[in-house]
Amino acid sequence: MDALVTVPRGNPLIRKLRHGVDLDAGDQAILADLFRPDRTAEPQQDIVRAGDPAVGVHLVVEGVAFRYKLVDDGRRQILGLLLPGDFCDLQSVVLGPSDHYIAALTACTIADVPQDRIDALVFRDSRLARALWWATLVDESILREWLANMGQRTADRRLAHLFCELLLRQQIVGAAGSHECPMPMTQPMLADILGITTIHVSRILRDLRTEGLIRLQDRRLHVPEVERLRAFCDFDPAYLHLIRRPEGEARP
Amino acid sequence: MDALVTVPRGNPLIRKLRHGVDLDAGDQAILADLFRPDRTAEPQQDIVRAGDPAVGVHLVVEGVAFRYKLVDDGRRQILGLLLPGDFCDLQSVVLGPSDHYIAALTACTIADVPQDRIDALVFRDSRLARALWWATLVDESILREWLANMGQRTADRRLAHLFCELLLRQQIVGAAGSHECPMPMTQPMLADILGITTIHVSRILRDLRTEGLIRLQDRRLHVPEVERLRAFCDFDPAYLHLIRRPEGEARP
DNA sequence: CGTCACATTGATGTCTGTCAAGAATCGTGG
DNA sequence: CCACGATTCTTGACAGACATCAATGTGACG
Repeated sequence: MDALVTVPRGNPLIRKLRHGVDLDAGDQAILADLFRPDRTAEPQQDIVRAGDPAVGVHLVVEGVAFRYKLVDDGRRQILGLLLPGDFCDLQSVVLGPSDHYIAALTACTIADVPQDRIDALVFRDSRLARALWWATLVDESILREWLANMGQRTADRRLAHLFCELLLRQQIVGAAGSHECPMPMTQPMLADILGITTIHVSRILRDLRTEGLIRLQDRRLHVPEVERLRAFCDFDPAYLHLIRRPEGEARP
Repeated sequence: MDALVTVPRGNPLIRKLRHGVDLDAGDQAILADLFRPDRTAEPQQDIVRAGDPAVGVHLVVEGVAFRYKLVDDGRRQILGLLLPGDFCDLQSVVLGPSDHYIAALTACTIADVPQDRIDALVFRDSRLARALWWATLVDESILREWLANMGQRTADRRLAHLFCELLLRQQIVGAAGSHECPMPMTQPMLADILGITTIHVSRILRDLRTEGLIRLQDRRLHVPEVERLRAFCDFDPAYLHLIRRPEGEARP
């Protein structure tokens, strides 16, 4: 394929954004420049803390991170998963200090993007502005789906739905095969995502396993029959807004 | 106070956005111009349907509307409440056709804003772009809080939390007093917001009532002791991002 | 005045939480 | 290399939250 592209083909940020908007070589160069690791974060280490002054924006380069809130007596709700190419706190540019936490789930490498840098993209460059808008709007869309998931599905289908999303989102950024992907969450974490207890997660996983819907091995999720899992939880990927765009072409 | 302001003081869109960004008279005039009723919608009537081509953006001028998704066998999850001054589908500018529905809850008047009009604001005028960003980011923040609410709280606290938000958000746009506000939702709707059954809503309302935490009368919610209700559900309004900005001052 | 949606209450069942106890896994240090 | 503690994972028994089924009452509206 097109050998003139100077930007790494595998850059997850670019791969992701190209699902939403067209990016020319210049755009891609700017994004590739943002996507440079500045530091690392160990599992469970906070990357953004609620209330911290917003000094800039953080971008997941490698690894998986997650948003969470603490409620009442210390119960934790995980609000989203951040994969490579996802912005942690783009909203802080406008909203100021975050109202929730972000922590590393696996060991992560993080890019720190200064405020003014983002500001320039968002409020001056209209094509990249559109790309960043697109990314936050997809995040919001995912959040809506999670809410519907939480409100209307039983715990087993909720977990199946999460697994479907996990598989697909990692495929988008090139981190998964067609039938399997990394699944770095422990059962206590799955519990905090789904709003149930660890014990119940364990029971549900057993059931999904004995049904032959999934297999977990070495922190990887295997889905022998993707269509069966999809049907089980009524997964519809529309909310991820992936207008399929063939890998090769970027219309400048 | 300042008598030179030509834009209606009570314009909910402007009132809301001024919590997030400074708007000069010119900005306010542009927003006031957007905020013109083009049509009405009866209760339960869809304003935006999932999959409809995005022809423009809709803005609630009067009344209350709500987002929802249909899951599986027809179960409905309500994903958000839209009050006067809220955009229904700002995201469609970037994302294209919506992935969920929006319908009127009470009789609404709606402003239809053409695509190119929004496009001009979002991608060319940086101060109003910031204002619209702010609005969608607050929407996203509310969504996160709803998710945490759903995942971690029992149904009675969930409902109390919803009532706290309803009271405060309506105060922001000038639609509520200090201890009471409109509460147009029926019990089946509350059920679809909270992810529980109508029957359970009825029982919880009875309990909150006998506890003296709330009173419902004529589709209005009365909260005799706001602090007690707030403490009951651990409501923290930070997620609404209301940096208090005194009514009188707009720094141009 | 009948209809229909909304609201209320009781009896019963299912999903999920809590409590309790082991077993398996993993990183760490001796 | 093995021992150790600390998580994680698993299973069982029981309890609580919420759903389902059923019946009745209420109010708006044609």
